[in-house]
Amino acid sequence: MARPREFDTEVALTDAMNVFWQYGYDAASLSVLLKGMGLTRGSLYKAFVDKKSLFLKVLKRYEVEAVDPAVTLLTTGPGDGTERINALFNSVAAAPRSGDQRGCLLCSAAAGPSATDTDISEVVHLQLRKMSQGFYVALTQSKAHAGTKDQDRRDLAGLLLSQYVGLRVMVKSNAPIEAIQESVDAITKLVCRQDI
Amino acid sequence: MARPREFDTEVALTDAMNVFWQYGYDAASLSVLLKGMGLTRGSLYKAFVDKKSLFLKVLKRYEVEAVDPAVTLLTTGPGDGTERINALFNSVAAAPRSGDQRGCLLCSAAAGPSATDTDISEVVHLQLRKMSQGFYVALTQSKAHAGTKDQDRRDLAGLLLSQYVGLRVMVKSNAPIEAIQESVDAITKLVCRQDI
DNA sequence: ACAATTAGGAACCGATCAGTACAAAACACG
DNA sequence: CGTGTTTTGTACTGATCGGTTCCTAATTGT
Repeated sequence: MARPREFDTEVALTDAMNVFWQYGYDAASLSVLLKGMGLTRGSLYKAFVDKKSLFLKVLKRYEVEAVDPAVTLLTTGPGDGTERINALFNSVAAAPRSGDQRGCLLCSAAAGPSATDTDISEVVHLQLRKMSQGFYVALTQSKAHAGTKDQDRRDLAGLLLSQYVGLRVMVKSNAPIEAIQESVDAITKLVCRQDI
Repeated sequence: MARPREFDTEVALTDAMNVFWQYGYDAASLSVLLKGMGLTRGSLYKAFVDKKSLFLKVLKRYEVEAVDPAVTLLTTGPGDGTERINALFNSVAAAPRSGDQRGCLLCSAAAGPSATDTDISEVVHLQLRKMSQGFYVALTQSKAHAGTKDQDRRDLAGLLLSQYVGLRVMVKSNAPIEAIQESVDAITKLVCRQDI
């Protein structure tokens, strides 16, 4: 029994995600957010409270749109666990080749000034942990690692996570593609081995 | 033939480095820099031109005080190349245990908004490359890896670099110590193997 | 002692930041 | 048709940003 909203909050949230993804939390100013989301200050504050709340909602959105698919690929994707891990890292190396240098919203949030905010870093680490467990499951479902000690698989999953973070940070920082590819090649060799 | 400077620019530069190290480039505002360096606006701008120039000088300072020692440890440190690599990664894991969550100035600069500045990212990647070559030399001087193909050692050095970046980003983002330690443990196991 | 030169310090600059206040506009319901 | 309720758009807020101006203080060479 009042004036209806003129925009779709889900669409606006996706737009906001893309802005934050490109700029990072701090560098994404209100004005660039408003332009990217196609709405005005009044509407944004009415619908999303404030910038930080918006970002937290965006992080949830990112989880659904980026983290969960990656974890799904790792845990129930096609082929052996090893192949899935390779597929994920190859996609990381492929992104900058096709002009996508945004890196990972999570990883940037983890590295930037926003990391000092406990609310934000809490969500970030929750999602990073999700990734780590995805790696762990993939390793467990890999012929090459199924027989290894459980702790070894856990440690290796941790390595893969920090490797993932490091790579995406380097992508965002415009590192030379060869440097990225070297790491991915090494990961491929590493993850195909039976015994670590 | 004029009034002499009342402060030591080298000391001031070190102070500035510590401020940038803690806050990152963007979050280190002029006022916090001035307080941390113990001087006033006039002095800072007279001696260091502007914020970005100061940061570039700080990056050079960081290279001397942090990067070069790490590379020296890797290339001419005690023990086998393998042990040196382990020593470096153990020191990364040790930092947050003793309350140092600053991470790596380079890695933060690479991940943050300052990465979009080409002058800054150029210097950053130069130093990261230095680190990578340090890893490569250490691998070459390692009994376990001396016999491997040169390209394999290069790739592994790339992996160690992105691993290093990822770990230090995670440290700065206040990741649980166990997650850090897992990765370091995995690196230890990995780097002690002969054949990758 | 004095002129030349530079450092120091504070006031000030326009720009931009996130966030707010409020009036006009648009709809739902009676 | 109103009337009540919510959205929308804009003007505005105070704070802070990096940077500049300019005057004074301090030191040197002569």
